[in-house]
Parts: sequence; structure tokens; C-alpha cells
Amino acid sequence: MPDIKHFDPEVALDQMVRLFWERGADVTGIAEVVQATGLSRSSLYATFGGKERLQAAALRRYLERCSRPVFDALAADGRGLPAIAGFFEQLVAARCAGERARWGCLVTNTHTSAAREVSEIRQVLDAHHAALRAAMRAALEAARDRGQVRPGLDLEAGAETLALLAYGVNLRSRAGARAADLLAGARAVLDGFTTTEER
Amino acid sequence: MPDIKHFDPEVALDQMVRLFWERGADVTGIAEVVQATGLSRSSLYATFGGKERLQAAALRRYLERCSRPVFDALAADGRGLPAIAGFFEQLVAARCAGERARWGCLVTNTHTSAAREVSEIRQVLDAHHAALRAAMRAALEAARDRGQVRPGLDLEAGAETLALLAYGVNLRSRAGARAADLLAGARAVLDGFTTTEER
DNA sequence: CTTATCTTGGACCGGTCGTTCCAGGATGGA
DNA sequence: TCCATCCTGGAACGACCGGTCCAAGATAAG
Repeated sequence: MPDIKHFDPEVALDQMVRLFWERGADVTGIAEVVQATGLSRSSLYATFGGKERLQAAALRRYLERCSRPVFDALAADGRGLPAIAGFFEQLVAARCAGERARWGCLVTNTHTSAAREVSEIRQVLDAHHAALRAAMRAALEAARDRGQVRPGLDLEAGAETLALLAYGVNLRSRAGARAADLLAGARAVLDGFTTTEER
Repeated sequence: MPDIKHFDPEVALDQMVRLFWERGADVTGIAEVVQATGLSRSSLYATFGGKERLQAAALRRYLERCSRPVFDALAADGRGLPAIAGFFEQLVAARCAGERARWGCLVTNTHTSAAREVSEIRQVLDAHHAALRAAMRAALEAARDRGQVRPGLDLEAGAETLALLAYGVNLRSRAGARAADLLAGARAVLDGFTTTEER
């Protein structure tokens, strides 16, 4: 029958994620995508559509491949507050050191992108927030069941707090914040959620 | 002697702040600045320099006119935790309602801009963070002196926490977060900082 | 009024933007 | 092998980008 694609769309998506994440989607031209993926404009447009669709597809893939696994692990981790502390330690380490230091988080970065008005992209932003908040909520519930949490803490509000904190960490890390500051900021929140006995 | 400027540079700056803030500096072209200010390219370049200089000047003006007064008021407010609570209530209200709803914060938005690498701009980002953190620190000290703060709270870390939280609020508000969620998130942090008696 | 100096409007520059298009190559069933 | 179908490379599109330039206008000291 017809010809078949000469490339793997998922591999191409991974390369686009990397590009949009490091450089910023708004300031990345199609020519750069062509160069990074090795594809031609034709293949790009035939497979994904225009630039907004490209950005949306890359964002979805980031959520599924980078965010979701971490969220799922956090939600499934039964240790309670130590799991949340570990989440932030891993986060700060990934944002401030290694190959992706100072890249921030693609979802966080997209919050300020012009494309945030596109409904396809806004939906991913909202889905990300809901998933992050749900994972935090699950970890807080485990903490409450283990008696680690101070009485009177609203778990829903606490989950929102931790999500907002993660956005703050991602944002500041892209501008070169020091890991120690970010870690101390996260620890102060968790200490405030802890029972006096456990603290 | 020579001719004199036919416009007020500060008024023009205010119009640029508004433009960059609402639309995003990266995706705003010089032509839009020309239209918004009513100036010609010549006057723009003669007065401010190229686009990065424009962006830096607008960012500095935002800090001085929008951020600094609020920070100063917070630092001077002796009420302690209620002052911080009031800060977040005002912040959420300004970000989620009124003329500038969903604009976020120009400084927060600039953290993900391509121009964050420009040293002139990075300096403003860092200055903003230092000022915000110092104001939070001052308010926390007042709270400690009034016995509102739980024993063992590291004020420096707590100030960083509150600053990160503010960035999170600004970021999420630009994507349309609900005011109630943001407020609840802020309140949970402050509750965690409060002594059991005051809570 | 003249003159020196600065500002202003707007044409213009090369380059890049996102997008479209088509000729030619590759594919696999008949 | 032939053919219908799809994919690919690359040229080309108009629009816009940030930046430069200069003639004409405005200004105020002499």
C-alpha cells in the first residue's frame, strides 16, 4: 500500500520536549525543531500540525514521561511526610544540578507562555496541577494515618500549598536560585505541617 | 539650544510595563510598543536602546512602582502574621480579579523569558527576590516578637517559603487558578508557622 | 532671524517567522 | 512489474522581526 513514516514520532517528540524545555517554546522556531529532530517541515506538519499543536504534543509527552511517573510514585509511597520531603529533595537536585540544571519545569514555564491561552494547552496545565495536587493529597493522607501531621491541618489546602511551592521551586531554579535556599524553603513548610512530637 | 523630548519617558515606560505584563515581553514586537506608546521607533531607540534594554527598563519600573511599595508596607507593618495574611489576600485579589486579572506578575513571568539570561535583567530578578524575602523576613520577625510564631521556626527559611509561595500564586493565577484555592494554599502555610495557642 | 543641536516620522534593511506547496522518492499490494 | 498511495526534501510565500538611517521639523541661545 502506501509508504510508511521514515521516523519514530515518539523519538521526535522527545527531542522537541528537550528543545522547548531548555530554550522556551515561544522563542524556538520551526527551523530549530527541524534541525533538532532531523525531520523536514513536511513530515513535521503532516504528523503533528502547526506550532501550537507541536507545543501541545510536547507538553503532553512531558507530563506523561516526566511528571506522571514522579507523581504516581509519590501517591503510592506510604511513608507520609518523608515521601514528600524526598520529592522536594529530588526536585531541587534535578532543577539545580546535572544536565538539566536551570531548565526549570516545562509545565511551569508554559504557564507564562503565550500559548497558555490555547485551550488544548490550558487543559494540560490544569491536568498537571490536578495530578500534582492529588499526589500531594495522597501523601498527606498517608502522613495523617501515620500520625505525622499536626491536628487541624486541612489536607486539601495543604496539598495546594505543596503544589504552589513546587511551582515556586521550578520557577526560581530557572533563574539560578541556590539549591540550599529552595530546600530550606520546602523544609519550613513541611515542618509546619508536622506534629510537635514528630518534629 | 537643541530640541527637547516631545514625550515623558516615564509615561512611556508605564505603557510598556502594561504591554509586557499582559502580553508577555518575548512575544511583544517593537511595532506594538510603538503603537501603545504613540512614539516612533527613533524616539524609542534613542531613549531606551534596543529591545532587551526596553524590557529591562520596564522590569525595573515595575519593581519600583508595583513591587517595592507593597514590600515596604509589609516590612513596615508591625502586626506580624496578620500582615502576611493580608499581603496574600491582596495579592490573590489583584491577580484573580479586576483589570489585571490573569496577568500574573511581570517579574514572575520574566523568570521564564528568554531574556532571563541577560545580566541586566537577571539582576532585577535577584533584587526582586531579595526584596520580597527581606520583607517577609521582617514581617516574620515582628510576628516572633509578638509571640505569634511557633518555636523553632527558622525565620530565614520561612521567608524563603513565603517568597516561593508568592511566585506559585502569581504563576498559577496567570493560568486562571481559582482565588479560593490560592488563598487556602497560602493560609495553610501561615497556619503551620503559627503557635498552637494563637492558631 | 539665523544657526547649531536634538528629536521625530517613516522608509528601509537583511533575517527569520510559521505555513504551504509540489515534484520526486519510497513503499507494499496486485 | 506496475500502480496507487503516502512520505520526504526543499523551494517559496507573505508577514513580521529588531534595528538603522536620514531628511524634515522643533527648539532655544545668540
